[in-house]
Amino acid sequence: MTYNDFENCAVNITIGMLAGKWKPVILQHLAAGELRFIQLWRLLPRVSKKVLLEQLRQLENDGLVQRHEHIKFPPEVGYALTVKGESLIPVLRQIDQWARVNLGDVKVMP
Amino acid sequence: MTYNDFENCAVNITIGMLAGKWKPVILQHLAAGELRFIQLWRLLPRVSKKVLLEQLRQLENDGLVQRHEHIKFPPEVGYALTVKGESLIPVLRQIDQWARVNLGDVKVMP
DNA sequence: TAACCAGGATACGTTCTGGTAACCGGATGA
DNA sequence: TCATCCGGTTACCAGAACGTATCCTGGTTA
Repeated sequence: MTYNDFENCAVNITIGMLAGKWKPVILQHLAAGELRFIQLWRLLPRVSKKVLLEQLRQLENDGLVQRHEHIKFPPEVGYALTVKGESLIPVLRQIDQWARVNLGDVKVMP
Repeated sequence: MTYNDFENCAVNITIGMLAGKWKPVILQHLAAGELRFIQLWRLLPRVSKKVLLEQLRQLENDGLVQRHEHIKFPPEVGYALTVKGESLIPVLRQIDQWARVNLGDVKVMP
């Protein structure tokens, strides 16, 4: 087992999938169920549409989130966790538990 | 519970502590015991001293790693996990487990 | 007619991250 | 005398990440 290569380090790859500034927050919101783009955007008032979109696209490319486009007007697009994305939630929850114990006064998962 | 703020999201903070390109690899190596700087550097042949040092300093600032300086010549400095750092290893291991199941053909923790 | 809606695209600028290369101190061995 | 050792610093640079502002579509509403 050599993980002297960061590219082949499974932990590194996974962390990389979560390392976007808003990704953990997005995943935790979607854990409660599908949300439309505009809903997510309103929940995260300090992120621009462009950045939110970038984060969602990356999560989509990594197979954690899926996009549902409903042909309507005005447009309506839902984002939801994939099975893979849902399987990551317990991991996030463990990270949250760790933080609860080891970090100071920080807000945590519900 | 509002984690609409990425700064207050425990998961985000923790991911941020792990998000350096070489940090998971470093932590996993140190999980086996203290290593001297040069040993670590030789294990990670593709990283420069400068970058390795940056990663170690950040891990140190986050309280995951501690530096032991032995006054000698040539210099001798050891890096080891702190208690907090060790407590993170099971979390990394769970991330690794997740990756083993959900990612393709990727090298994993020992 | 004009403003507005949701979801996005685009241009542009700044900051952060990682990378290279050269250098240092001062004991030791050839 | 000179290179070598280890841990570290410095200057400099490229690219990624993140941010702001503006624009678009094409139905609906005022």
